[in-house]
Amino acid sequence: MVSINREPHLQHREESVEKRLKSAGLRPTRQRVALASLLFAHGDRHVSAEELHAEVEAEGIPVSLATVYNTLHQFTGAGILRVLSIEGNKTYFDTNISDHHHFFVEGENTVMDVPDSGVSVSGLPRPPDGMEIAHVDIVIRLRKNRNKPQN
Amino acid sequence: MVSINREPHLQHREESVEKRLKSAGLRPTRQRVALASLLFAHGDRHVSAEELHAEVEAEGIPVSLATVYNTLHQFTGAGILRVLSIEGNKTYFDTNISDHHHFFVEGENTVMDVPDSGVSVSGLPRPPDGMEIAHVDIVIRLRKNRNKPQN
DNA sequence: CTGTGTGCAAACTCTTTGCATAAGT
DNA sequence: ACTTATGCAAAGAGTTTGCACACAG
Repeated sequence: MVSINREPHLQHREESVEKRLKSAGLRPTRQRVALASLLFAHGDRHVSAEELHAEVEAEGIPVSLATVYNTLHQFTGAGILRVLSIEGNKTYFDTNISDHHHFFVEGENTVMDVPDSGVSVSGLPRPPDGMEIAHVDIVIRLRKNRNKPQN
Repeated sequence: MVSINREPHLQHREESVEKRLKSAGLRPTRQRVALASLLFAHGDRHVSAEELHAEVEAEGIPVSLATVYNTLHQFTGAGILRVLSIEGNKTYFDTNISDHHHFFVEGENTVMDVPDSGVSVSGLPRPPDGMEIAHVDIVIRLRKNRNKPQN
């Protein structure tokens, strides 16, 4: 592959990304490396397929939208990405796999991570027979204060 | 309006439904009454627009799908219905407005109410400035037990 | 009557799919 | 070389919208 990277530090990043993809059983193609770099370089992110597609194109790496969708689902299947449980007809992916929770701003329909989770849930019911709990998602829905200052 | 109801108890149900709609500021049209009856008669429900449309048609009341969508959103705006916070490209509505939580079965993509909530959350973070917590949604994601019997 | 609600069909957004071509090992 | 991934364009779901007609008050 021809060297497309302009910035040396990208080299390192992409090398480790390649390893990560390989250990997930995914061939480190140019597209997948580019997408994974964007996803995992800047810390935790919430992205839609369209947003990620725009970003990767902006870097000058042509990737079709269909490939972005495919790739995001492959990453999800490989366990290095997660689908956000929020309403709306758009699918958002979360690069943070660990247990953590989200703010959802009503109206704006934006998602933010809950800073750190001292958050804990108690009194969880037993799951129905034959089922086990895979994960507990907590979404804290926020609305703009109605002219009441925070005390 | 011609009497469409075959069963007397439906009469009562629909009368109270009419009041409910009026107090929500919605004119109790035939379609809205039919939809509200289906939604609120059988206890708590999780429905998509398509499902509700199928049900109302099955009762012999012709309602267009567009009207079902409009009506569901009107009900939501009026506060007698809620949108479920779950992933997926389909919108589900919940007739249970009060605080309660959900099981989500992975793979099947079905939603169930958590029986009763002894569930409580602690350690909630302060919302960002200018924001207040509107609601906390908890989704307990379930997966089928991998051949391990429940102990 | 007057204004609001409804139906229909078309438009729109997001997402998936099929198949020929390209790239990775 | 052989296999898997990608791109494209088309199809598919779910949802919204515009406008003429119908209905409730």
